[in-house]
Amino acid sequence: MSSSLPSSAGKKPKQATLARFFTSMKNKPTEGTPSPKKSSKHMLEDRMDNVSGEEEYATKKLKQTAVTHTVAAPSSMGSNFSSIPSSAPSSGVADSPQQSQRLVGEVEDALSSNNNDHYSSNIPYSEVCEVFNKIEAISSRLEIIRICSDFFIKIMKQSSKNLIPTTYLFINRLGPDYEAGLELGLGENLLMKTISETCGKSMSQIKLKYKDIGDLGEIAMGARNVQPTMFKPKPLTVGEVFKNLRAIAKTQGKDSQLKKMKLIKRMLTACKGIEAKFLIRSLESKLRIGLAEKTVLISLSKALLLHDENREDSPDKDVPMDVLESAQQKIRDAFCQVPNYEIVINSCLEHGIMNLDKYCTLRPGIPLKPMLAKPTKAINEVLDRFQGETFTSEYKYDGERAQVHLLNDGTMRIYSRNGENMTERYPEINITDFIQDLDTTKNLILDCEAVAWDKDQGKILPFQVLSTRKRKDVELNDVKVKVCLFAFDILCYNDERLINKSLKERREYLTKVTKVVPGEFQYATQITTNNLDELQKFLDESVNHSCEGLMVKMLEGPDPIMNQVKGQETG
DNA sequence: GATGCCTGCCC
DNA sequence: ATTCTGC
DNA sequence: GCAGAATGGGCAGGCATC
Repeated sequence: MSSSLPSSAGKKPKQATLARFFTSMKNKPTEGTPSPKKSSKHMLEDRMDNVSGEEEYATKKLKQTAVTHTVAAPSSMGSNFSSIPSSAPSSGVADSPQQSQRLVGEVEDALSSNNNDHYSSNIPYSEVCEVFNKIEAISSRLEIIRICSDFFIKIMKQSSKNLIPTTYLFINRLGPDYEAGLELGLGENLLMKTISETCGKSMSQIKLKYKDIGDLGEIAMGARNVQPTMFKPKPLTVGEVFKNLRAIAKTQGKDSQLKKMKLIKRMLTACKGIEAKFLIRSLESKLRIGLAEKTVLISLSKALLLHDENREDSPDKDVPMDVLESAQQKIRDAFCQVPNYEIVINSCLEHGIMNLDKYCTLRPGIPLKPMLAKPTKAINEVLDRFQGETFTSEYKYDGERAQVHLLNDGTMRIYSRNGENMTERYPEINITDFIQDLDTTKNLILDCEAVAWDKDQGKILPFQVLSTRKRKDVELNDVKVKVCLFAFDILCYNDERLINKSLKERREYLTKVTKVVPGEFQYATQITTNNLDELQKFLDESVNHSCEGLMVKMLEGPDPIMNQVKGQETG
């Protein structure tokens, strides 16, 4: 697999992540979610910009098909996250399609009734910060996992209620990705202003330091230590910090920035030492300690498993490796299908981690984690990867991922790649227009790409055009850029879970239960071949049709692999 | 009401 | 999305 | 080579300000 072309391209796969929110059916006021953001200015930037610019240019010049190949693990599918190659014991748990969802329902009710009580925790915030501080200095992921799970076990011993707010602090989020209204709405500027006022330093001093050090958390910590405090407020607790963060997120409207600053100042004043550092970093949504969702999830599974064991009888019973691995797999699978820590954790606590697959399963109304592809350099690499397997290729459309849900009550929701509820962005879409038989179709989940569509010319428009669409309070009249959905998968139909079926079967379902409406709802163009020339031709064709390349997927088999072959830009 | 900084979220 | 890093 | 974490470019929209 020589990939040849792009001279400079060194790409490595990585992957990203997660997902974010979904909106709960009941609407709640509020807004988005927190997330990582852009960052600051650092020295690295210049260099990188240049490099990438060069690469792009080179690629264009070469005009060839550069291929990137990617393998993706389907996230929603059973093995989504990292499936360890062979060694996995995979005791496949049979998943019964219908499981008792009662539990989940209960949890959801509890959630929406919400408030606070179940977010309370008396764990000192300083203990969490101590753990963060330790983790920041460690690069070994196994070691990080050990530290996290030890800490989780420790706080569970006091009360298992501590686990949820603590987990959210660890992943630096305020709630499920799909819950709207949880963005902090804070940036480095507002934080600098707050720090400057709290610590009695001038804005320009702070800015200078920031340029120098590049970490507001560090600055806040340093500044506070210098500042003589008249008296110490009482120490912060995890519950308090978490509730305050949510309060900040829910503050909006006129003078909201002042109100947010007030809330921050109060906490900052109560901070001691490293607490200030991590509080500020949390507010920036840049924890930067080399710990993120995947690692927390693994740590949680270990902690919950050990906690379980301890309850039973002997405290320090050793858990066999294969048990641990299968627990991790269960929790990952559950989380892919129901990306909500409260639901997953509470299910574990109530029924045990090994029974998760009976209680935490996908359902219309909750966005599952999407299957992601990994980029590949060359078609050859894809062929190698799939050698011996039957695979199929589809156009990779240049749009926005759209997970379309039809619920029992007839309502529709559209979720983004990160689980954000985008329904109101597409008022012109009515999924029922594309369903073959409305009498027999009660609910379903489709996986599609929403692409900007030129109705007059009947062709695809670039992503950039799609991104100019209005995003909030969109009325039918506001829609100037039309959208066509290109469906490529179905994950659930009438409560039947399809994610463990083969793609071949899922495609059969898809074409059976939906119908094409040209310019509004179409299927992704596909081909099934392992002939290199045909593939190359298909790739060229996709680029000529304004697509970005190909998605290559395994057609059968339980452990789907997906690759993406990148085409080259059309002028 | 217009302008501009800032943030969040898509790729 | 791409780039970087540790294992 | 892989999985996980961190970071980039471009857009609409919120809030502060004039």
